[in-house]
Amino acid sequence: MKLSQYFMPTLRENPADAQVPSHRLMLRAGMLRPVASGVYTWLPFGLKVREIVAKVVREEMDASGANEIFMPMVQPASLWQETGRWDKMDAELCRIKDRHDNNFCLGPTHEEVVTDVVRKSLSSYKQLPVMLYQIQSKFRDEVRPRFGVMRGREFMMKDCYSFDVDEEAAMNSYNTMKDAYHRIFKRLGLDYRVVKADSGAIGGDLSEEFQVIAETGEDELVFDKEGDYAVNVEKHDAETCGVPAERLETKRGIEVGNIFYLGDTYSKPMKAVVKHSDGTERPAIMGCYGIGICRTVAAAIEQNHDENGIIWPEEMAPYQIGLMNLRVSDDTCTEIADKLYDSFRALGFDVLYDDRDEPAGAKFTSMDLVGLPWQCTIGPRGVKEGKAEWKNRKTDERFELPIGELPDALQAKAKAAA
RNA sequence: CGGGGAUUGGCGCAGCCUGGUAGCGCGUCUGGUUUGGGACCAGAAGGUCAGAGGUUCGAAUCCUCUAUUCCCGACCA
Repeated sequence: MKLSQYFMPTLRENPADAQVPSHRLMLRAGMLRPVASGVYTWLPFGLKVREIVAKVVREEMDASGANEIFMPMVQPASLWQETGRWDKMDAELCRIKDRHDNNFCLGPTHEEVVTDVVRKSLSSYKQLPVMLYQIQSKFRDEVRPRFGVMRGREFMMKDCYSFDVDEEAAMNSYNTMKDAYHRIFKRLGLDYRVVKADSGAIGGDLSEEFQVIAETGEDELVFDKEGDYAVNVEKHDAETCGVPAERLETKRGIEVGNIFYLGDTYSKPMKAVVKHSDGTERPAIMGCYGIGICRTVAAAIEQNHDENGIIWPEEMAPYQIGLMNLRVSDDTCTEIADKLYDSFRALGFDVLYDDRDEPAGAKFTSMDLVGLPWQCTIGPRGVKEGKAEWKNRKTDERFELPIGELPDALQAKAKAAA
């Protein structure tokens, strides 16, 4: 992508309203613009990152045997009355009326809708298991939206629901999802922990959270440095955890994913039942599994940034290479940079090409801000010697290579792709 | 929902206490000089000071209400 043709309005100064790093940097890097409290427009650069997260999530969901569907954001009150949540939930559930004065809500989650879909096509235990997921907008009228997209009111979420014949099968689905979640967050290159959690308003009795470690996290976690023990600090009990105090560590985390074993909390009241081999009719046993797509993007920035800007983990980087032509008015520089742009792309890389007629300093500063893993600089100084200058954003390692040659790390990638 | 801030050109801010022609930096536009970490010179455009009401000869400034927004807490995925 040529920067001269890209709508990526970067900000030189910090917006006054943005306090946490991810919010600040997403605004400054031209990823995001506020529309209302907790409601945002995603600009091309931000959207591209979000799509990468969604793609990884989608691939791992599909690989786990889940099927993608797409449910409506607008949902009839009648379904929510079946489970009692229409009355139980407070103002967080945004209720609306249509022209006929019928009650609807904006979906804060989709248990009711998905259970309704499944029950209508379900009759025999032989049809199970069923696992359905979607990637879609949710609306929760938060008491206090904050930290940009970390706690927005409208946000993109992957939500998956499993229906099984009995508890044992449901636990299988649960564990399948848990494995998928591990693969997702590993692929995204994030430092995270899995912690036991309360299942809250969703119901059910087993639940774990995937928490990305970051100083600005809303949750405080206690975990064993050497073992698996990890809980939210509210649930931590030093007496019963069985881990010596010196091995325990406390860090803050951002909840990016959660998995719930639901049992028949929804299937029973909504009569999502199947006939078993013994002739009895019993509710399907459910689980639900969420990943906050927007929040994952923000969490990645919280975890990976410095005073100059974002530092994207390899896998999440919207472009692997940021190419800079320092002297657009110099025909040789421009010719070389144009050629490199084409050849990098031909090798399978996504390239952000700063071809604007701007001072060199502006280019360096904004390239650091947007945080692409590799920067390749073409300027009169290097061109004289046939060299391009490379910089690794994360390590700040800088070196020169003959024009057209790739750093080892990228060369390996190009080969792997070919 | 309780508490505390904020609201003045696109962005960041000053002016308010002590009422008297709305300012600065950045950005934008024009022209020129430049060109390796947001360069320099000259010129220009752009604001009914969040809204409504009140006090006053006169309100960005004082008073009241409203809206929006941010932060802390409670709550929450």
